Amino acid sequence: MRIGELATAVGVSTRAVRHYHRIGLLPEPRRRANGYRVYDARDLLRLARVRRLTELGLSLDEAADVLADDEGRELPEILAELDADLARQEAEIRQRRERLAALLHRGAAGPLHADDAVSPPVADLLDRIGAAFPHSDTARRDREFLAFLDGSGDAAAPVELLRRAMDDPETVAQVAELYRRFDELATAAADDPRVDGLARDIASAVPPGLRPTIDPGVDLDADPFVAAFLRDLAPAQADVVRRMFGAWSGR
Amino acid sequence: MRIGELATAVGVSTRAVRHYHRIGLLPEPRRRANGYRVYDARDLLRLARVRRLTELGLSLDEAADVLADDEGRELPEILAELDADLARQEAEIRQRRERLAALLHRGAAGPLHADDAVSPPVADLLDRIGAAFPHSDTARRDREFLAFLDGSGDAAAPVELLRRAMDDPETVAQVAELYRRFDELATAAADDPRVDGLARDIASAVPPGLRPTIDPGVDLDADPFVAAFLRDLAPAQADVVRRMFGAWSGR
DNA sequence: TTGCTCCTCACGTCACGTGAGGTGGC
DNA sequence: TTGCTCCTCACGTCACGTGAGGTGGC
Repeated sequence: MRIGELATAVGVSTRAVRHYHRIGLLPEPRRRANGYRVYDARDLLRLARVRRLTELGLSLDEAADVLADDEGRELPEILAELDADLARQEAEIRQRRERLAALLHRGAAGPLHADDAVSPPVADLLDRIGAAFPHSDTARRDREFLAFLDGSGDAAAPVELLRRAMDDPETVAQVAELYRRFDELATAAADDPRVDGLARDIASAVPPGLRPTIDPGVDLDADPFVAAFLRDLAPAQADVVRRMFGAWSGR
Repeated sequence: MRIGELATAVGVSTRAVRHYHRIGLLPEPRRRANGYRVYDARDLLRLARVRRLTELGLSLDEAADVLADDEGRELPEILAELDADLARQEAEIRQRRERLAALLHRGAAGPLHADDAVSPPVADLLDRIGAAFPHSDTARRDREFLAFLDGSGDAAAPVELLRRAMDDPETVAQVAELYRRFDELATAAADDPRVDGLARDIASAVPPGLRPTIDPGVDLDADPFVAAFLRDLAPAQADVVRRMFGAWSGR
C-alpha cells in the first residue's frame, strides 16, 4: 500500500508518516520504480502503535523507546511520569479557568482592563480604591502599582491591611484628602512649601504594617527600582516620597 | 533600571524581555552609552501586565491585542475563547489520565506492551484471546490486528461479539482447533490439500456479524489494505483467507 | 488534457533556551 | 585580574503544516 492509504488507515497525515521516517521512528520502506514508498502490514501495525502511544500523550522519542523495548520495562515508568505531568497540567488549567471565570464575571459589569487580570483579593482591593477615589491620578498610579506587586511576590499581608482599611469611612475620607493634596503637587515646583507638611502627614497616616523597611542612610535614588518609580513623579511629588521614607527611617 | 533588574522584578528571563522587544510587545527603551537598555516604571508596569496575561494563558499576540485595546473590548472575547479551549484541554487530559490509570493498573500484573495501550473493552478482549490461545501464532496476529482496528474507526460491535464468544467454552475449543490447523499451514505449500477444508470450516464458524461485507467478483488482492495483510501470511494460509472470502461472497 | 497522488527541499510555527564571542563596570 | 551583567547573532526545540516545483498513473 502507498503512503496515503497507510496514513488514512491509521488516521495521521502523510507528512507525519514522512516525519516519522526522517526521525527513524518508522523504517523507510522499499520504493517502487517511480519512487513511491510501498508499505506492508507490519508498517501498518507499527504506525498504529505509534499513534496509540502519541494519543496517550507520549512524545515521539518516548514512543520510539517503548517500541524498541520488547519487554515493556520502560512503559510503566514513562506512563507514571506522564501521569504526574498531566496531573500538574490539569491543576494548572483548573486554576486558570477559575481566574478566567472570576474575570468574565467582572466583565459582565463593565469593560475589562489588563489590570483586572489579577488575584481575587487584589482585584477586590483595586475595585474599592477605584470606586472611592475615582478622579485621583495618584490613586490610579497606586492601583497600577498594586497590580504590579500582585504578580511579583508576597503582597498578601499588605493587601489584607489595605482592604480592611477601606472598610472604615473615616480612613477613606482621610486618604482622599491626602490623595487630593498629592495630586495638587503634580504641577508644583520642586521647592514647593507644601511638600514638607504633606510628607509628614502621609508618613504618620500610613500604619506600620504598610511601611517598607528602609535602612537609615541608604540612598533611595540608588535603588534602581525605587528610582524608576520616583522618576515617574513630578519633582515636588518625588520629594514628598523621599521625605516620607526619611521620616520612617528615623532621619 | 537595567534589563536584569526589570526581568527579576517581574519574574521573567532577560531573554524573554528581549524577545518581547523583537516582536514589538514591549517598546525598545533608550540605551546608555555602553549599549545597555534603560527601563523606567512604565516599562515595569507594562511587562507585569504582559506577564499576568500570559500566565492566564493568552498568547503573546493576544496579550499585545489586549494591551493595545484601551477600552478592553477584546478581552472578554479572548477570555471566552480561551476558556473554551482550556475546557477542551481539561477534558482531553482527564480522558488520557483515565486510560493511563487503566494501563498502569494492568502493568501491576505483568509487563506492559505497546498493544496494551488500547481501549478498555479491546484490552479485555486481547487479554482473553492471549490467555485462551497462548501458543498460536495466528492468535497473536489476530490480537495485533484487533489492536490496530481499535485505533481506526468503529470496532465496537465486532469487539462486543468476540468478547461474548469468548465466554462460551465450546466456542473457544472450536476456535483453538481452527487456530491450530491454520498455524500448521505456515510451512505448507500453496496447493496443500488441507486448504479447502479449513477455509470452509472457518467460513461457516464465523458468525455473520463478524463477516466483512465483500462484493462478489471483487479481487481481494486489488485492495491494498487486504493485500498487505495477505502478503504477511504463508501462501497456503493466504489461500485459506481468499477462499473464506470467496465462500462469504457466494462464489 | 485533467485531476489525483506521490516525490524532495525548505521555510514557518511558538516562546523562548542556549551557547558563541565579545564588551563594560567594580 | 576576576566575576558579573550586558550586548548581538544564530541555531535549537517539538511535531509536524504548508507551499514550491516537479513527476507518474488513469
